[in-house]
Amino acid sequence: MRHSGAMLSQRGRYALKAMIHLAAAAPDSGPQQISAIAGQGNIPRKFLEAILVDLKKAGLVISVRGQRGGYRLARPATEIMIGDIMRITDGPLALVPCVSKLFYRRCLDCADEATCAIRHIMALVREEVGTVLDKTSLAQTAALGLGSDADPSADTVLLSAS
Amino acid sequence: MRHSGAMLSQRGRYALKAMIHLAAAAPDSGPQQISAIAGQGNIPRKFLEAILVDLKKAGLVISVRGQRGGYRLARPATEIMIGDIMRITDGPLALVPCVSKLFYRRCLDCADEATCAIRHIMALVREEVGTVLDKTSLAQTAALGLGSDADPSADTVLLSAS
DNA sequence: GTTAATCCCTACTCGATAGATAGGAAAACT
DNA sequence: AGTTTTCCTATCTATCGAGTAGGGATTAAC
Repeated sequence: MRHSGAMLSQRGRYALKAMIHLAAAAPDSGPQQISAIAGQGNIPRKFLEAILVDLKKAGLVISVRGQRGGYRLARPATEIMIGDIMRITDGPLALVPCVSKLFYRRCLDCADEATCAIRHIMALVREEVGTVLDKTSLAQTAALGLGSDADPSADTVLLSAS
Repeated sequence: MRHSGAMLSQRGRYALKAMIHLAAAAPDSGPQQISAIAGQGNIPRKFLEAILVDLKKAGLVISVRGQRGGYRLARPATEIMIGDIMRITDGPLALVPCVSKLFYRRCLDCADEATCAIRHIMALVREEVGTVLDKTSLAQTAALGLGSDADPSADTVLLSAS
């Protein structure tokens, strides 16, 4: 009965918002300032600062210091996957560490991984989550917020009502 | 950089272990006792007690009190889905409450759900997770732990290496 | 070179929750 | 009655997420 809800942390939500903001900015405009991002996204400024530092350390964004500084994407938005962002803020996509591809760790009390039923099914889940989050780019995601979801340029992902 | 890992709680892991244990028990054998389940699964006894009570309140298991009492499944293992179990212990499957089918709640700061890019992609994830967890039965899962994964009786789910 | 705007780093608070434990009450069988 | 089991209530502790605070470092502009 423990329905605390949301497994996407507030951190993660803010990070996605910020990245979408950066992706939506005109390509020739300069770096976007923290205050601007925070203001538009209803994000506590100081908190966002810390998140952006993490994204920078991970190589997803580039910072420009000094007057008129700010942040911009390190790569084109078509080459940044949503999974990349979420891993920074929320850790591995896998529900159990023993099926994580990038952060593998044994489960403490697991006698034999090969015969662990939990591991088997969680691997399936991990697989499916990965096919969405690691194959959907930031560009595709940002385009989703434009009202009409009829953007045929994205061939990988098909929308489905929920 | 927050990789605490596992989004499947310990509670959830214990619940799955216990349910698999119950599913694996001989159908004519009596109810399984907490101590037996706890012993075989390396689960703290008192903790497991609380979990089983939750599973009972949710109608997944039936308890028998008194001497030679214990627990048994409320329905055949083929009719209990893994998602049913995980929702009891870990809450909604969705990563954000606004795409949860059974526990829908608005996101606090969401201006317009129709144009929320985060919501769109999280709905896709929710969809994929659901197709695994709500279509894989406890019986199928328990059969996975038998070493050979060649069980053609389960037609819904195909195994894939990870 | 001074200024002003920005990024960056360290530390801290507060509240919630996961995990676990303890003791006993209620029920059912012998 | 007595034993064995589930069941209920309360409690504890450590960790973590979320957010705050303040100042130091860096650089563009003037």
